[in-house]
Amino acid sequence: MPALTPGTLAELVDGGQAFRWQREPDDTWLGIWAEHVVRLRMNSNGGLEWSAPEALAARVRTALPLYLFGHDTATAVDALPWRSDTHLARCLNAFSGLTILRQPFGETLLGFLCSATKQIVQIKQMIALLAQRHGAPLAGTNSLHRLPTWPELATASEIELRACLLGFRARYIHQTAQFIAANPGWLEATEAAPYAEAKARLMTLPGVGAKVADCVLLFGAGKLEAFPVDTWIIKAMARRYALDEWTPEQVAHFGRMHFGTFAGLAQQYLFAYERAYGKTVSP
DNA sequence: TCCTAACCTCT
DNA sequence: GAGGTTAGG
Repeated sequence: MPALTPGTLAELVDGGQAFRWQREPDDTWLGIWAEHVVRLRMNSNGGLEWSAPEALAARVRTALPLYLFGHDTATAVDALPWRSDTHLARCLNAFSGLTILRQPFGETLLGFLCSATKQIVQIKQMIALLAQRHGAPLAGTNSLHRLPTWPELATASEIELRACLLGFRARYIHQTAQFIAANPGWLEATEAAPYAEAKARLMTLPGVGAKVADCVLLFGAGKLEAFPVDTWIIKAMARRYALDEWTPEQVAHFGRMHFGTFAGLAQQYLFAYERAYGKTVSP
């Protein structure tokens, strides 16, 4: 697996793409997706080492490379306009090796339905409670749980969901779970659909606007053309591309035009750079 | 089109 | 007191 710096590894698993990774006291990362549990560590050569509970190790061995490095990032990065865009080149250099995770679709939808007006730590707390209270325990672990599937979520009341600190998001998740339960195959067909159609389908769900839909498709369906526009990207594009006063919709259009087929990958680098270095820079 | 409320925890 | 948004007036 590719060499990463500890900082880029942290950005990859805990930079807002996924919400089920935690840094352990020994500086390893413990992560859960679907029924997989893994511990990641950087060795002294900058290589990535992993371990998993014995009962899960065989499946993790196959699933981990697809989850972390399922995209041909080198090809995608080379296709970005870094030769003519000095800010993009700076971001690519600062987070070399950063990529887009390939997460389970349903879990990604759940995570980003929790994300509205929340910071990463708070989203992780909601997701942890949903797993602990509504997800099945994972064999061979010390009381770790998988996330509930959408059919499982459909059996929870809105009151129970609200108890997981979801606030107004509880209603969105409850209604989405009811819809998915009533429409078998809808989620799978949405994941398989082309980008524009998949986005339109997702946006019919309560609590899913353009930004959430783009995050779900980028991080949970491998659609690298999706270009989510959140407050960080609004700030980054205003500062670095002089797009002050542009609406999110206009910024999204610019992003797709300027960065092209792999706009979502560019977005992740811009996002990481702005979070790391943009806080104290004058506008 | 624009503005506000929706919830609840942590800063 | 506002936080990586959405829906409805």
